Amino acid sequence: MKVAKVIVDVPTSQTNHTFDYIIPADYEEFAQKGMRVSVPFGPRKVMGFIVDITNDSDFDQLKPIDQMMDITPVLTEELIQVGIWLAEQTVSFYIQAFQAMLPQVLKAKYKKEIEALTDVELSPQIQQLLDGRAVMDFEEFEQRKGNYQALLKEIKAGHVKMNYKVQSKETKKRLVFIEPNVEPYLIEEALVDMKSNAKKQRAILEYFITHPEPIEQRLLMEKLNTTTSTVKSLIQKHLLRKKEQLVYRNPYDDDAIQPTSPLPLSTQQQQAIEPVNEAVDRENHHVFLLHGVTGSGKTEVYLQAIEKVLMKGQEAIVLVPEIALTPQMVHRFKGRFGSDVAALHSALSPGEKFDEWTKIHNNEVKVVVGARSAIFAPFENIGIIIIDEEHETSYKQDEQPRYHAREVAKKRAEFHQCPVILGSATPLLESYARAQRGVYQLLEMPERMNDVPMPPVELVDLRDELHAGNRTMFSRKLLDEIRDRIQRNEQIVLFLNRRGYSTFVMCRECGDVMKCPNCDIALTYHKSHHQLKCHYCDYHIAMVSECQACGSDTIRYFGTGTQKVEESLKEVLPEAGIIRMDVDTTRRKGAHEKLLDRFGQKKADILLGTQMIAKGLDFENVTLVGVLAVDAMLHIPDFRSAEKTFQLLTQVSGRAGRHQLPGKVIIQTYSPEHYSIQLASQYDYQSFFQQEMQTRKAFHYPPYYFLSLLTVSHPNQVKVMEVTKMIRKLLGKHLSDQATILGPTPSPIVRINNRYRYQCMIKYRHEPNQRMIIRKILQHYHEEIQQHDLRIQVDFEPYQLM
DNA sequence: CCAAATTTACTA
DNA sequence: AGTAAATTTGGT
Repeated sequence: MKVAKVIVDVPTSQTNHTFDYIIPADYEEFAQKGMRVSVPFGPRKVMGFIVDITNDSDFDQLKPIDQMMDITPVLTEELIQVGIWLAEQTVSFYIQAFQAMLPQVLKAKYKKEIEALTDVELSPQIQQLLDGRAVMDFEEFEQRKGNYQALLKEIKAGHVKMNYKVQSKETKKRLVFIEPNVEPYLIEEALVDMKSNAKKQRAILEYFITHPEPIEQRLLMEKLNTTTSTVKSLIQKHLLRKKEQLVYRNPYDDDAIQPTSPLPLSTQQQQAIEPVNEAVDRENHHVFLLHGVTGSGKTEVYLQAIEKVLMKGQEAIVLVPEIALTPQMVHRFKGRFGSDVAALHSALSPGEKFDEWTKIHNNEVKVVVGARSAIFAPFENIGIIIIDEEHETSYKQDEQPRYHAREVAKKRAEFHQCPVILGSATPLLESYARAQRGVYQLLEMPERMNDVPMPPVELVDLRDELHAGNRTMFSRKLLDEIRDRIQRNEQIVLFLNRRGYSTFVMCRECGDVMKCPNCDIALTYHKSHHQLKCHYCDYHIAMVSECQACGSDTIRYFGTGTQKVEESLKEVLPEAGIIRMDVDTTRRKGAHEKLLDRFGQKKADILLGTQMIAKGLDFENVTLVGVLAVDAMLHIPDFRSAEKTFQLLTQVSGRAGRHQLPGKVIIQTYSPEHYSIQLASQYDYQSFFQQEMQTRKAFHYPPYYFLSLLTVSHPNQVKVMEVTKMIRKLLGKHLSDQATILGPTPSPIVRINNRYRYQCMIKYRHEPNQRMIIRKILQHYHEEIQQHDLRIQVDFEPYQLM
């Protein structure tokens, strides 16, 4: 007898273990680890993953697997192990880890239906409700206000039964082709017999006489300007027939991509790639930190390292931050490796994601370029893993399982015995520190390609502007330079750092700030809909004209939004053409690219935007980059704020003067003396690293200490404080003396969606038992979590301290 | 004393 | 999570 060990799709701590099921004799041959199954679980059926197959079980009342949901495993044995490891590392449930590794559409969909077993003895009200049908969706039954008690009685009496169904959501895209169903001469005969008023039908038949090969129905209709019904009637006459073909949804126009060939490497690129190639050859799972300034040609190094891996018959994973994963980026890889590339990112529809995943699953591609979750690409012979812009926060998932793609990459690289490259112009402090200690191997590329120097950075002290009576958000210097570029027909990128800023609404009479009733945060004014919105829940109201507290009409907006900047820019520079890029103007699909295209075609002088324009922009005509105010980011209560500011400024500066024309960067700030701004303006990563390390050491922050963040939330503030206090006590009792526990402190946003939030932070260097202790604490509160709406969130090495 | 509401136990 | 069984509640 074969027994499958199954992780079921029920995310609770009581079911976070395998359940044994008999593999029915018919399935015994082909049931494998990593397949999805539907299994009976209590009175219903649920989806599950087979994680192991054994010959017997300690349990003696086994039920058989209901159904296999896959014909080939969706998880490799390696990925099953990675999933188990991931769940343990992040204190998540196994099922959550497995779900996170697969495309959305492979999640189960559950359906209940009622089936009448007899049509006589049913109670009148049920009979009437079923309307003579033998089966009905339970959802429909509820919609029709069916009596559940009466239904239960019928089920007990055995007249009706409830069917539980597990379905997979995946779909395949099919194209419908039309082709002749008979010999050509028969079509000609039919044409003769065809009534003369059937013009459209005639046209179609005539078409097939000259073009007997199959044609896509959509195309045929387009060509002959007809509709499906005409085609249908010809099919009914058996003259034509339908043929369906499975195709991949293709979000990229592959034909439009220009193939490229390897470029000659510069000396520094050569020096960087050599140790990587050696690691590929020797199958070493070394981690390389490629520290290369913007424009040093990191991508070419990646491309050629991958080429080597492909020649060995192995596969490559390339991770790119979500915002940098533009079509241009994908084109670069497709240009070099053609149809060997799959791309996975959030702009794809669920169906498109599934198709890209299927290509990997079917071994039809060798390279995957994608955002965070692409680290789980089901390759079986990985030769290299590359993480570009490794310092980016988007590599950390901010929901369960809270994993960091870098850690998964290292885990997989160890299994596959292959190198990992972490690439960045501004490596995360943790990474650079590891490189210095020799944990990672450091590869430096300090020079830009073609000797283009980094553009000079000028700091403008906004306090001086204020003293000089300039109350606008543009310094005189910046305006001069902008005018100069417009006159020379060159382009400008203006960057507004939104983080930390918001456009809140305040009454000037009584100082009342409009707040969200559910969350402890000010409402943000959105001009496009003339609404006040909460960024943490979906609360929104129409903009008010009077103060809610005192009734005065002296309501004013504070803060700086891109819309407001655009307006005042238009006032000072009426002649300038401006393209604004923010959440509002880029919401529609493809809008992002369209705006950038327009800017690239010089249809505007100024590109004004938020975070999203800091990455990957490369326009040869941009010679001036302005940062309007960087201070908000500096003052975010986060120990990484200096580092984030440094990264951002370096990133933004790299957008100017990338080609022939020399560039310039102007940074407006109220604190020009701050070291992260000073050192960023000098492009001095080394000094920044040294200085920031001292701060981190002094305040016991990473990389000197590890952090873990526990956030407790509940509708009742007293309850939250009590629980958090208790958790702190428990942690203090069980963790070692070296660990520091901070808290309970209210989270930066104390209330979200009517839930109060308090947190505890653990700073430690070595706590091997930490996860076990936290698991025990979670177990201790298990009951309250399940029944009393208590939530305890655990985040190891958090990126967001919110 | 019964039925409804709430809590608890369990899924192989 | 979702269900059935067990226990408490609360109204007569």
